[in-house]
Amino acid sequence: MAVTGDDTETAATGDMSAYQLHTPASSLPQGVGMAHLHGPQKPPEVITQKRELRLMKNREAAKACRQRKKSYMSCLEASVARLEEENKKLRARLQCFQNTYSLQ
DNA sequence: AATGCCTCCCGTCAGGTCCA
DNA sequence: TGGACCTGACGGGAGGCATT
Repeated sequence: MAVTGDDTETAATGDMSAYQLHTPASSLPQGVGMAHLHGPQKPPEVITQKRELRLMKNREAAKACRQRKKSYMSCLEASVARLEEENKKLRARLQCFQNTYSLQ
């Protein structure tokens, strides 16, 4: 399992926070932005807090999801390698049998 | 050094699934 | 049925490498 654990903070995190994390409510954030159209009015700071919490959770979920996928792919690749090796051995063995019995 | 291409990683969005 | 969670898709930044 050669999973590189380099999930440290990178430059991207800082960039994105400046770019989209503080998007004004007028830019229609998913779900939360529309919610106040139907329900009781909530102060903007509550909406922003909710949005930021949701983004943070989703950020972590995405990280975990990618890590799981990476591990899964590694396992899959290991299986492929093992099966290819096994196949090679079986073919060699078959060839050996064929040689043995065709000579008689 | 400048440029283009590729790969990796990230954050976000949208849509699906699950569960109380 | 609404909220929480999961994940594919998308766009963008960063680093490495070859070419000019």
